[in-house]
Amino acid sequence: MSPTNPAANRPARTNGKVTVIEVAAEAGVSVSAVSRAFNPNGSCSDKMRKKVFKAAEKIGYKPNRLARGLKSRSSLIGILVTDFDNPAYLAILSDFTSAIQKRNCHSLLINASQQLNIAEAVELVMQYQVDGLIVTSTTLPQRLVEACQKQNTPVVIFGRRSRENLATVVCCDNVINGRMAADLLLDAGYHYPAFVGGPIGVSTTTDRQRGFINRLIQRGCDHWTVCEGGRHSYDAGFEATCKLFRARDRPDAIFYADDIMACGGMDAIRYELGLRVPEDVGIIGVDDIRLASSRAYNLTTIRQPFSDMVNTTVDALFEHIHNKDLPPKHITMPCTLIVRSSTRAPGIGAAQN
Amino acid sequence: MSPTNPAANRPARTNGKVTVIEVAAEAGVSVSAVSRAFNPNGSCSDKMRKKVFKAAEKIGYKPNRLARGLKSRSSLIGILVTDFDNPAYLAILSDFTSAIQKRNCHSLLINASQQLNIAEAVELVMQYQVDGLIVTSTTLPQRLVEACQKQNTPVVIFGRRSRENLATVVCCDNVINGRMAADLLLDAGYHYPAFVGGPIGVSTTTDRQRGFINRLIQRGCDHWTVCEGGRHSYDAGFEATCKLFRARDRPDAIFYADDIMACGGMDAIRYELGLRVPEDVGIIGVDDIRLASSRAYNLTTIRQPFSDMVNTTVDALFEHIHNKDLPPKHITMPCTLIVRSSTRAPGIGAAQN
DNA sequence: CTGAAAGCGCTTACAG
DNA sequence: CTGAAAGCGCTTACAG
Repeated sequence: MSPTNPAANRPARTNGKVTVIEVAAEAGVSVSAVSRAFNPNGSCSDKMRKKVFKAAEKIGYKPNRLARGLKSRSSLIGILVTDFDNPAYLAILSDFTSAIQKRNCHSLLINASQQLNIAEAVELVMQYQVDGLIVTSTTLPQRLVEACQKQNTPVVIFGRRSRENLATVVCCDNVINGRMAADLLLDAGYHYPAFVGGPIGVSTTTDRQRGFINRLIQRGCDHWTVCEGGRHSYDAGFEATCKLFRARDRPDAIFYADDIMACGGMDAIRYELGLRVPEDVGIIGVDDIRLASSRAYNLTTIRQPFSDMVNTTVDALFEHIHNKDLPPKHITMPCTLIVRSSTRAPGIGAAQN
Repeated sequence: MSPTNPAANRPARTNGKVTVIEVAAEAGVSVSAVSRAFNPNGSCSDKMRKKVFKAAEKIGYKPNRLARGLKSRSSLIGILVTDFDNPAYLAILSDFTSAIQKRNCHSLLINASQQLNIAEAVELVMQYQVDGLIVTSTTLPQRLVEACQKQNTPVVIFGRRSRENLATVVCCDNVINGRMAADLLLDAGYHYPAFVGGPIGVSTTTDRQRGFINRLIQRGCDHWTVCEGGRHSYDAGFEATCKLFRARDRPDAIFYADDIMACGGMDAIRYELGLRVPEDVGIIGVDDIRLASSRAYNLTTIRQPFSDMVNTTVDALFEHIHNKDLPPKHITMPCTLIVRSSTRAPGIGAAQN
């Protein structure tokens, strides 16, 4: 009961919770020693560490990460998600959480798709003192990037280019992707290509459209049309496609801003419009989601290397966390054309005409 | 610079961080008052609250949730996920994060699908002092439920029944679901039904199988077969189906443990085996994922009311958080049969025979 | 309703 | 390498 021995008073006050103080008492060392033993780069002899671990084990000590985060890092990484429509994001989330956990950190998942605007979402995540922030499926206004930087919290944008250039970005070159799609369709002998976009104003859609249309024009194809899907969803693809075919100038090939829209579009073409894919209409998407390689769709697409992109994003984020002076950088990942049966074979198609 | 005024010393020590101390100084009140003003049920006059908020606003104060969590609640809810194969989980995650955020809490997403076993995952989440834990796509061994309860952390299991009965559970009656599937297939005139299961030993799969087979036998149908898919994935469904049709006794109807397996199975039947759905083979799944209602699959299925289940789960969890003495309960949600075109119409099918 | 003080459980300079 | 002490930013009895 002596007031100079805090451990002696513990049980009464803390309701049986086991803290560093109890471990220190059990091991007969100081509290600082316990802390250092649990910290990989705390200076601490092997002998001490062993002694502390043994005591901790014996009395069932588990560190409180909240308390640790108060002076040290929180080990929390914020993941901002605005798009829960695109099925690709399930695998992406799986990869992100997995990669973050491998680094002994954990994921605070913030859903900014509905009630929350992006500014509120960022503010919330900052209140948890996250060590870093990953922004997916959207970009971050410059003032928010700055707000994070002011609090010393690195930000990496995943899958979207940021015009302002001041945060680190990991994405693909979607202008090139659009160009690839244009080349493939023209090479296959299609003459009236259309583009179906996703959410308005998003860099991925804009870039893909730009690359696509520019290339068509460059190769002398003027009969193109464009239609806004508005969302990354099956229904959006389906409806945009119907709209496209209600117009006077019907397309004979469609480049969709992503695979799930392309699947919706393919279903519209086959089951709503009664046309054949790829004979009457050629279809190409972007992403190579799991469904794209299903036998039902077997979709020609441009594969984004999501798994690599996730690892690169997490690597970059942790580099920034460990070195706050690192300047932001833009990392562009290469995409691959995956030709399946939703487009005519280039040789054959070209020969037909 | 007087040492009796902590705020005066602040800037030098805290690198410009704005804390309750700065707000108190700015507002000319005590730190306790600031704390109470920011706490919805802190006793605090309107006038005081207004004064504090104004000062906080002025100097850009944002509460530190980690520090708050040290004495009070963390506002963190753990979400354990073991299954990232089933596309239904993207919408489920979206709903969970959204419902949790509506309660001014946030989601710590733990991926226990790979490196991490479920015990490690639970331990980690506890280190963050989560206010509650949601366990999806798996159940929790009794000793882990107890470990959480010992730390006063309520647990709700989503979508899986727990034999041991000691945690709150929100799920569907999958025995009934199996029975519904059996009735539908028999009523439609199929004679050789098969069941394709998901991961081994999981309650959902077991219950569905049990209800299905029991009902078949009860109605005098003895020619059934069973095949293990092993995972909730398209490929698992595809391969299990091929295996089923390589056997001597080919089925003429298949009940899949979930929709994504059913889609894989349907593709196998149509594109690999060259059979017609629903004429040659009838197919029924469970979940009613987005893809089930696509024109390509148009799958008959048993809809789980995921959105309601999520809300019920979060409601139950917060009830437990606010009332620690509430006994665990089992909440069973009703499922709905959605008849589409992957099964013959009951009347017609029955008439045929 | 308000304030002064102790405390949440850990980390981190600072000495030795 | 180790220990004593101050501190992280907030909350919560305890008085008034």
